This record gives sequence, structure tokens and C-alpha cells, in this order.
Amino acid sequence: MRSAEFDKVAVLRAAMQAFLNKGYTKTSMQDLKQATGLHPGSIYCAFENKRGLLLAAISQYNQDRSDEFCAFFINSDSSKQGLETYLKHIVEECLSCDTSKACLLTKALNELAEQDDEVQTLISQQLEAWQAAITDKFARAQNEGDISDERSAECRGRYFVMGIYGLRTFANTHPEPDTLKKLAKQLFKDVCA
Amino acid sequence: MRSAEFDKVAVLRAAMQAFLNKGYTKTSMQDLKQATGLHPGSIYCAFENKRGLLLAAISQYNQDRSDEFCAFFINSDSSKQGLETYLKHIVEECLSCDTSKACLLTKALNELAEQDDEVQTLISQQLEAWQAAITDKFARAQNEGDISDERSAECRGRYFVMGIYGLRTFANTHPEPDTLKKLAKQLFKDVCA
DNA sequence: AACATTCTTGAACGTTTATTCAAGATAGCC
DNA sequence: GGCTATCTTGAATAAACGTTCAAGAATGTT
Repeated sequence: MRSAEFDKVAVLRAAMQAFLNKGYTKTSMQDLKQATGLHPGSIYCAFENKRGLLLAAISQYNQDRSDEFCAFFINSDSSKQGLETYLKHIVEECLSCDTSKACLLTKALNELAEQDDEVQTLISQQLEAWQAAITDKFARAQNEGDISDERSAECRGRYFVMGIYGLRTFANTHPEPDTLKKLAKQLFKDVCA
Repeated sequence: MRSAEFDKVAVLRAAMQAFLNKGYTKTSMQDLKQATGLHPGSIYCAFENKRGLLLAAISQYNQDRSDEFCAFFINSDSSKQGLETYLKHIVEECLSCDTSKACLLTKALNELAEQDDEVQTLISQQLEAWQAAITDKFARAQNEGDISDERSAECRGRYFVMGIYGLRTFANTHPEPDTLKKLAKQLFKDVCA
């Protein structure tokens, strides 16, 4: 008996960085070999093929982002404030230079939506769960009395998600801190109004 | 002497549809041959290479969209109403099944931003011009007295653009008419407030 | 220490890719 | 109608791609 020598989670994180940098199609097996440190054979043994590695990387990405999201609410009894700092965190992420600014879920969905139904379904479910988590926080904020019941939590959750999508895309051409921060501030004001 | 037999604009429109369907990398020369009706040699003679065809298709797309945008304002003396019907038009576009729902500029930018500086620069300039055109309409609407001067036209233009980006991305996973229309309505209300 | 089992390695494979180019077709000009 | 110039055609090319697989290395068991 002999167990695998590589750290699966670390490999998946390296792979998702590679996919974020070049996109799925343009990331070659040679790129993945270099990024993960795994030889082609090992990748095929562990993930079946390149597409399998993408699917696994997407799931890992979703897991990481989901954990990150939850962390904004565990030590806070104000859901509204948690959402605000979460939004600020996203802005900072858009502004950081070292890590890729895009979201792997939307990036992969854009690239493969009309060609790969399984990828599309997987990502759609994950984005749906993310939106549901955000909507839940708006509902809590309403129960906590910080946001009015004039509009439903679903309505606010959708709008917030839409705003984040827009913010991320906008950051591609306008990575100026002041502009993004102002947009985010306005977005949060509008979504809470 | 002998002149070219194909219609350049028609070829570019066919090429941009192909690029919208599959993305730049996954659109093969064979796909482009089928979509445009041009043989490889003719494409290379007219556009230098695949990338040259993409650049030309992007410029044509930008031209078409720019003309389309202007059409919303020529027979109207209310800039605010022109912006509103423009936004409704975008929602309809997101909902239509036959044509591709995405925007070629943002799609190509997402795919090639970190790999091709010339493509990135070209698209950035075009998106900038689009945003400037929208900002101009907000400034006119303010002069016409339909929108307050409380926030600047630049500020509103940016927010509107961000909202359209978000709306388009949101439509990928939620192509339900009622949801999109409601989001667009709220967006327009917020951006004019 | 030798064995059996599993993982790792990287060269080799068949496709597919973007690109080229020489031959053929077509149009205008004398 | 023949000539020249230009455009069209599509087979050929070389490189790059994802994938496979048999040989080598390493581990745990006896």
C-alpha cells in the first residue's frame, strides 16, 4: 500500500489560480503541470481528465468562498454590518493586484455556459446557494430591525448579487479605489433603502 | 483587376456571432469558415489572421451597438426616457433566445484581458466611450430638469453601467422575464434618485 | 530483506489547431 | 479574345494539444 503524496486541496487551489489566469481552454496541461507540480499521469489518475480537474477546482473554490462568506457573520450580531463589510471585502479583492480579481464561477460560466451543460448546472447551483445565503442575511437584518420590510429579502438579495456582478465587471476597466468604493457605497445604500 | 466578392460587414457580423457562441479560443478556423462562408486563405488575406478577424469583429460590434444606442435618442426630447427604453431594450436582449445574450466586448475582455494587451486596450476604449455616451445623456437629462443635480452625471453614468454589467451577468443564471424587469426597474429608479 | 501493491514519471500517440501557398478561377483592360 | 492582375480555393504543414501507458520508484506488510 502507498498513499498519494500530494495535497489534494493545495493542488486544487493551484489549479483554480491557473484557470483564473488564462481561462479553461487556454490553460494547457503543461500550465497545469507547472502550477500544480503534478505530472499529466497523476492528474488523469486523480481527476480523470482536464475537465474533471476544472470541476473539482470549481467545487473547491465554492467551498472556500462559502467559508469566507460565513466568517463575516459568526462574530457579529448585526447581519447588516456583516453584509457591508463583506461588500467592502469584495472591493478590496477587486483592487488587489497579486491575486486574480475575477470570480472563478462567473468566469467559467461565461466561458463554458453554452458548451458544457454539466459545468453550467454545477455553477448555477453554487451561485444560487450563494444568493440564497445573502438573501438569508437580508432576512435576518430585517428581523434585527436594521432594514425595512418594504421590499422583500429576496428582492434585496437579487439586487445585491446583481450589484456585485456589476462591480466585478466594472473593476476590469476601472480599477481605481475611489471609484469602486463610491459605487459599492451607493449600492449598499440603495439595496438597504 | 478584380474586387473582393464578399461583403465585409456581413462577414464581420457572422464572425462576431461565432465568437459570441463559443468564445475566441474555442472558435476554430473551421467554425469561422462555416460561419462566414470564407475559406481560410481569404480570411488571412483580408484580416491577417484569426486575431485580426476578432479585432475587426469587435470594432464592427462596437459600431453597431453605438448606432443602436444613438437611435434611442434621435426622435426623443427626453433623455431620461431614452435611457429608460434603452435599459428595457437590454433586458429584452437578455431574454431573447435566438441571438446570443452576452455582450461581445465584456465577453472578449473577460477571456483575453490578461493575455492580449491590444485587445484589452481596444475594448477598454470602446467601453469608456459607451460610458461617456451614457454619462452625456444623464447630463442632458439634468439640463432638461428630469433628474436632480444632487449627484453628478459621471456618478450616475458609472452606476448605470455597473448595473447593466450586473444585469447581463445575472441573466445568465436567471433568464426569467419578471425578475429581470423588476431588477431593471429598481436600477433605473435608484440611478435617477 | 524480499514481496506485492500503489503511485509517479515522462516519453509517445493520435488529433486538432492556426497558418501557408501554389494552383485554379474570374474579372477588367487593350 | 487574349492578357494581366487579383481573388479564391483547399490540400499541405508544422506546432500544440489532451490523453495514454508501460517502466520506474516508493511504501507497507510479511
